[in-house]
Amino acid sequence: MYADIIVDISYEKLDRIFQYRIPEHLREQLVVGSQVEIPFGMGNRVISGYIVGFSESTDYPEEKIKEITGISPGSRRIESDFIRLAAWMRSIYGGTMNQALKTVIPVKREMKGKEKKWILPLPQNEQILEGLGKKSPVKQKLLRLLREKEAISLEEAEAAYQISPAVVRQMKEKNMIQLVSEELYRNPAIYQKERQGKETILTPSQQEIADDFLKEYQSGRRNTSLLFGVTGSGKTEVYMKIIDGVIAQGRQAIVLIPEIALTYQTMRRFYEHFGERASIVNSKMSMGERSDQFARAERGEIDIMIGPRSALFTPFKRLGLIVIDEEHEGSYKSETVPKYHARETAQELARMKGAEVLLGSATPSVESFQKAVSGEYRLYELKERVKGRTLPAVEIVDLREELKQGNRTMFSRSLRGKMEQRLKKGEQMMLFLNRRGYGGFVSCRSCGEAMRCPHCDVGLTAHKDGTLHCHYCGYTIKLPEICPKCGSPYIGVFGTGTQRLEEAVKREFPQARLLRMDMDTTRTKDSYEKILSSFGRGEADILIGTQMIVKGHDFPGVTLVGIVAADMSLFASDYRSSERTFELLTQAAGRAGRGDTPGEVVIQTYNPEHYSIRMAAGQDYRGFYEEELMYRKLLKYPPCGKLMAVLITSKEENRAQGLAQELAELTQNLCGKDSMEMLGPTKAGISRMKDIYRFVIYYKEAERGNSIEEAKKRLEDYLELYKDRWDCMVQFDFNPMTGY
DNA sequence: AGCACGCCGACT
DNA sequence: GTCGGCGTGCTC
Repeated sequence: MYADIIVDISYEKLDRIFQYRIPEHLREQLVVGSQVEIPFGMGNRVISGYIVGFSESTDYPEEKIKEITGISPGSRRIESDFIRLAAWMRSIYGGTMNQALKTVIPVKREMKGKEKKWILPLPQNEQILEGLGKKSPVKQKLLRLLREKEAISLEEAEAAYQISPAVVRQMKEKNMIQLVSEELYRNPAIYQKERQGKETILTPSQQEIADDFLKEYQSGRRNTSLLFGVTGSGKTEVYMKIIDGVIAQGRQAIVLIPEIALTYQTMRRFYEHFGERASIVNSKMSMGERSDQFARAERGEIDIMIGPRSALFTPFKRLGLIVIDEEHEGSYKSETVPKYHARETAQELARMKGAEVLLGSATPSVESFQKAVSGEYRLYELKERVKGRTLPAVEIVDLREELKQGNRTMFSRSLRGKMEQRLKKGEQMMLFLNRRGYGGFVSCRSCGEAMRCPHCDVGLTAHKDGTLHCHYCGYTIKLPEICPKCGSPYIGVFGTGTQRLEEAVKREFPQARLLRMDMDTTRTKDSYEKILSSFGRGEADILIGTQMIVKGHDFPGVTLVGIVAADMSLFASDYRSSERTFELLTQAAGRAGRGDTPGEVVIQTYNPEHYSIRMAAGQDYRGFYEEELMYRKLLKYPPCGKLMAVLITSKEENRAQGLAQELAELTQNLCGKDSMEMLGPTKAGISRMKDIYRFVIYYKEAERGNSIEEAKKRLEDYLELYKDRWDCMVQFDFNPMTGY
């Protein structure tokens, strides 16, 4: 009997099975999925590996087979289902088996940042407040704040409310508040008992969907379902009701949410409903915390795991349901090898475990909606918003017309007028600008030379402290005083979109109080929450920002949303740009009028007739979908076709280019079959990153063909033999979310 | 990946 | 003669 082992080295040439003898004393303990120490190579250095199977015989000379040293200390064995899932991921998304295995087990990662302290109220908060009488205004202030906010971080108390840590410490000693660390705060245990089992009341249409779903679920038929519900229609309540039903059958659920939506609010809603039976993982957690949560799941102590895409690999014994909220989000696709998509991987995992997948979105991905319409997925629709909230009135402004009228500012006459009104009435507004397009680049005004990164094919970005940074490799220099090319002292910094917008607002509305939220202002860990909560308290009239401001957070005081330039993401080089534009605009428009006053939205654009913009203005998802599908069909993009990007990288430009050329020639004759097309090879959009040159080849074909798989296989076989000669890295990406 | 082997030049 | 440079090849 031999153990089949994948060695813990991510290198293509070692990406195969090595066999080892099993020592007598370990025969009982070793199972598929065990992590073991093994002697490897001529020096017999000890490395670790994973047992992926056992065999009776071997093709390798028996006397050369070595013996397993022992079980890796502190290791957690991988469930055999996850080994199969890893094998599936490797076959679909490429990479090595070791990388795939690493993805499905919690890997060690250092905890980001230092520990944060949270102030929480005690259950008897009200009595304590009364007991204080008229003295201690600061303590009273804190207790009142806690009444509303449930939790305040120590930093926030000091910065936003001027409550010194000394006061907080005193109050803790006098038992007026509780103080917990971040770890505990994120741990569901503190929500035990008192909050557990809070009933959620569903609207008739929510109830109907939940009942329907559970009826299907009980019948044992397994499928993927799509819950399509407009923003504010209460999809979370439906998830919770359905999860209740799944748990009642003795099974467990995983809820995936985009990392950015993993806020305190979301967690609280789940904890309030499920109490300590729910748990959370997130990317800020250390290896220890994460595997603690996974171990609890394995022991059956919890029934629901909530988290970003990595939560998919929670080792539940009887997984029954995987919910993917905001399923259209790009963050469900991994950026590192294996470049798996959480939706597809969830479906494969569900198939293996006999579980069901439930997708939810207000703007489903074209892929998912197409499957729902064609009957491959079950479609559930939530048409009305809760509490009868109305849709905002949307106006589209043609910026070309404004230009003709001689208006060269960032604000159309209509938007400016509406902003003035709001300022007069003391109402709040949000101005939204797409991030793409501008980037605080620096160039010489006399010769036009742009300051570029010497290691990457990108311009440098100016920072406030007078330095220039490269976004990709971190290269930093001081802003030169004279142009390095022509010696002219006139070097100009072009502000980022949001910076320039902020300046323009300051110029035109000097009395307005502004907050800006973008990459620059959210560099530190809490700044994100800080800006949003400050705006929520009405400390500013205008919030300026990028896509960050459109996700999540409701501000009842906002009655106007201005989309300053709607088309900036429209002409990106990838086929998803229309879809992304539509999603962003729909969500941004949805920010207006969430309170009692109906909202208004102004969309400024140079392409008022573009369907993404028209349909977003009318909040018409189906209209957008029909139009978009037509284009995808025409151009054979997913879901009407398959797309594969092959990225070839090397330190030597001519090596990368040469191999790319060779690979293209190798697969040239597959073109035409299944109407497969090949684009390239060409330089990638960013042709050099950290001194590595990048070339790309795209393949696309009609939906039913399998020429792409054949091309991939042919390329892989070829690379196996000749890659060393070229000294390049080659990555495959199926249906990429962004262009290369 | 990482280590041993091996075949060349410069050195005590 | 021998030490050490890195190119080549192998790992159960």
